[in-house]
Amino acid sequence: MAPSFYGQYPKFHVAVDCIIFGFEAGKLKVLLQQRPFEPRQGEWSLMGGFVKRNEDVDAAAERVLNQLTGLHNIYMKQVGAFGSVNRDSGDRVISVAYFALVDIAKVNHDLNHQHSAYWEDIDELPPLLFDHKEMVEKALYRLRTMLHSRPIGFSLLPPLFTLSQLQQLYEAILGQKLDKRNFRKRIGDMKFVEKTDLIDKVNSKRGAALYQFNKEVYEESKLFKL
Amino acid sequence: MAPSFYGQYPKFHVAVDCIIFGFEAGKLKVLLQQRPFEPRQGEWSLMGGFVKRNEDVDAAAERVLNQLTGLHNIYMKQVGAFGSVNRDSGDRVISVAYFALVDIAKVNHDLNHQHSAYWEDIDELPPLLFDHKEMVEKALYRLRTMLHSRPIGFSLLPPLFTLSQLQQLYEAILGQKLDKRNFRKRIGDMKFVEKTDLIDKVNSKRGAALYQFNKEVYEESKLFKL
DNA sequence: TCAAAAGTGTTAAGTTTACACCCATGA
DNA sequence: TCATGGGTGTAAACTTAACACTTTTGA
Repeated sequence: MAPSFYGQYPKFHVAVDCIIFGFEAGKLKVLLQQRPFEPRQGEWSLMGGFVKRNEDVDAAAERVLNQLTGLHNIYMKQVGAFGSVNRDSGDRVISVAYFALVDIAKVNHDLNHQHSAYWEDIDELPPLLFDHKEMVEKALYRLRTMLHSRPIGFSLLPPLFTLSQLQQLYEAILGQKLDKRNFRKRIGDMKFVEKTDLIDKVNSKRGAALYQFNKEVYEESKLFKL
Repeated sequence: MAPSFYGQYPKFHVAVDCIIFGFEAGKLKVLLQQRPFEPRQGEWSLMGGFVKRNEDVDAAAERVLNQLTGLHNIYMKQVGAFGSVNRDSGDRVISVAYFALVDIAKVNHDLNHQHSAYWEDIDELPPLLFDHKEMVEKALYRLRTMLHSRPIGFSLLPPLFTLSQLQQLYEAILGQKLDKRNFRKRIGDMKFVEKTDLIDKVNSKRGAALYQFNKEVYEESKLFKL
């Protein structure tokens, strides 16, 4: 049997869908777009796109993320494949979902607007197209789980942040309040969260120390636990 | 734009590959087959198959598992999609990997032999086709992680088992020795691991109490932690 | 002067780990 | 009778959780 043996089997459209998380004003947000084409044009959906012929599926996800945000080299993880026969009412499409963590301040707002994309609060999502709600839920679950064992939250923050911002971020992702002193104690144990001598005076009168995430120090220590 | 708008985009072969775990003689095993067709016929690989036109991807995985083992209603979870352009040397194929946990005693050995499939020790796997090693590693990682929060190990055991067997199973999956008294203390806290009045005399002279997993009790308590 | 966010330690409760001997039986 | 696997409890180390007040400063 030659390679063409595969030829007897059916082929499918394969798409990627991106769950793009951001953090703003103490809230975890997802970037949603109004679907630009039929069927179900105008409904809220994740940003997606079809995989190209000579493109890795991972690369397709990066391309779609870039098209909508202008960003490169973003933290992305696959959530999984969604392959029910009737999940897309247009035609059979198997979709692979990815989630991305971005610093909202760095995204290109013009691109967002060109794609009718807006940041929506994770707690107040509108009804979503097809199985996109399920994708978001699975992505959020993965994000929460990983947050306990990997320092991924920093991808959602600007390079410099206060401990209060960091705590708010954790609270927003985990959906629960955390004790301030216990939180700071644990962050204090993480050598890769470095205090700078800069002070943020925007969010408080007194001023708060600005911290930064040091990836190199993390790679060495690999010590993490929240 | 009509549904046929999708038509301009390329289509791909989509396959499923199954990482079928079993437990025998104190070892965690994976069911591997010698690939039955070209290219690379005869190489060790996971059991896989192409998704059919009107078949959910999950259903394809169940079908493939059933073809090889004769089993239905088996614990299966998706591991993820593998979509590199050149992952399959035959043609472009996007594959979705699933892992399954089976009771080796229940699998149909004739079917295994018909497919040239054999149980291989997880610690002594031969070189595998394409990216199948990566699939197995990811599946094992998921299995290990889930083992800490869900009572999935029981799917690998017969309905009645001794605590020593259960401990060996956990040790085999986690790849580390566990303390016997601490292990039994923790299992003792799980109301859904029920002691029966049956005694196993096969594995020891003295005889060991046989236990069973009670799914209903678990569903109520949802209490688990190893 | 006061409202608002920053910053800081201690103690009790709970969890995890380490550890060693006797028991019952079949060969 | 002895080799084999079955079965059992306690104490120390560590981790987590609960908790409240003082500081700084801009409005």
